[in-house]
Amino acid sequence: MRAADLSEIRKLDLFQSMDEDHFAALMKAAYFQTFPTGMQLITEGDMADFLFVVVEGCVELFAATNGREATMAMVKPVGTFILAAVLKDAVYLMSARTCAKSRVLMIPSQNVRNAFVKDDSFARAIVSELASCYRAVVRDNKDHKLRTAVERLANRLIKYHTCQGETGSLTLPYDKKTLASLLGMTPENLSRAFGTLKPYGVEVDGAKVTLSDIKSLTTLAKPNPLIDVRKA
Amino acid sequence: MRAADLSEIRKLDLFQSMDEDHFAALMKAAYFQTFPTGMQLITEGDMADFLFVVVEGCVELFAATNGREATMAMVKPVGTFILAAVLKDAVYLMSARTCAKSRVLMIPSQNVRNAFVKDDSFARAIVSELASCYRAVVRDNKDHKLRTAVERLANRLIKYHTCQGETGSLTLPYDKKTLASLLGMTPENLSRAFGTLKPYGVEVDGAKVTLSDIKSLTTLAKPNPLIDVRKA
DNA sequence: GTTGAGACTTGATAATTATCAAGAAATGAA
DNA sequence: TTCATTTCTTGATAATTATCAAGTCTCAAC
Repeated sequence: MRAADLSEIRKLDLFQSMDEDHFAALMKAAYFQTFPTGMQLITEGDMADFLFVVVEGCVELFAATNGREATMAMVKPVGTFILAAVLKDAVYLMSARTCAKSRVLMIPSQNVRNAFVKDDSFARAIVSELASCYRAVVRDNKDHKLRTAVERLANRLIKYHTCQGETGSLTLPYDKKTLASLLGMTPENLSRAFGTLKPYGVEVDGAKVTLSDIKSLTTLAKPNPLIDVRKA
Repeated sequence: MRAADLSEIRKLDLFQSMDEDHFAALMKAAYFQTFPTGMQLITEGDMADFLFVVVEGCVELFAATNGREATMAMVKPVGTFILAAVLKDAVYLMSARTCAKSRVLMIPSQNVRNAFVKDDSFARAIVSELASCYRAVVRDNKDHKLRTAVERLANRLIKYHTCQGETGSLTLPYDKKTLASLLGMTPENLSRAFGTLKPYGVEVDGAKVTLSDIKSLTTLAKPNPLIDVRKA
């Protein structure tokens, strides 16, 4: 494992305050791997063997039942996923696949649980991380229960625009198919939603989106800090 | 505070392994109150002043934006709510109101955080509780993203039927308006969904529902352990 | 009982979203 | 480059869900 990666991981809130020895032990037990695009890393229903940390690339969490499939979340560097399943020693509720060439750290879940027992500081960091994850999912739930598809898209565009520096334009971080699923709609419906937003100054060209009338878009979207934001 | 209530609360996973002194201190700082039906206990956006424990009755967690409102979850005895907001010292993401005369324990959030720092065992119990809450919300998300309204209702009926002893009939635990919102639909749509399920042996009479053809209902519902179950 | 409020249902209609089908544009491999 | 695959878009249509408007029913207060 590269020293640079190690220090990157160490900087994660989850590991930052951990005892040096415990951290070293955890990393020693871990595997570092690079996966190509489209590789399925875990399957929902399987026992949680590893905690994952995305160091480079991008991972899509998704779920399926009865022939349908939905994207649940995207994990970008440096982020963890499947923490709750690991802690509960339970099965994964979501599957994961890479949506870009990705370098991923895999920590055996038993080691995570051991460290959790031994290291109080780690245990507390986990609480903070879990609470954040919980709140993120609640926000997501609110987004879906309280908004139409067009509103969800409008708010998402505003969010990307804000995160990317409010320059009047933004780049969609995923292909439209994935974005559609993430927003809980079909690709066809996403296309049409972009069409609906045209009168609000939304111009789409591939992954590039320009917002020429943010005021009217905001009036339509009605962003809500209890759904959309969080620091960044 | 009644001794019976205290021991009931103590039995909660969250408090069970806690140090006796810490538990006593926490309870001493807490308020025990009885609220009538329909009382709003917290409002989303407010700072998380208290952790709540429902000892008797029933509490509805809901969220609203832009004139719309949705039920997010129901909390029954003995259950806690708003734990994540308390731990993060952040604003509530959901509002709460009683949907029955309810006795509720209110623990000042600062005391919860203090106990969390002082008591390792409590900190670990919180992780377990949070992880469970997280997984519950993920299940809920999957339910909504992967199923139609009729399927959600069918699975919910099967769940209630199972929880209530598989006698061929069940009692809806909430009024239909609330159930509709919990399932993410309008009351009118719930009525029609019940109508749609009639050919599958679902007969409704007020809050009483009889399932005369569970096999065919199950075929329609396609329950999935990664969405529906959890122990009870 | 009578009355009134709220819960629930039903019908008619509209809005939203999904599905199916086809074509255009972009992408990548040979 | 060329071909093939995939992504994206658009149109037509269908399914799902919501809204509006009565009307029925229940239940509790008077």
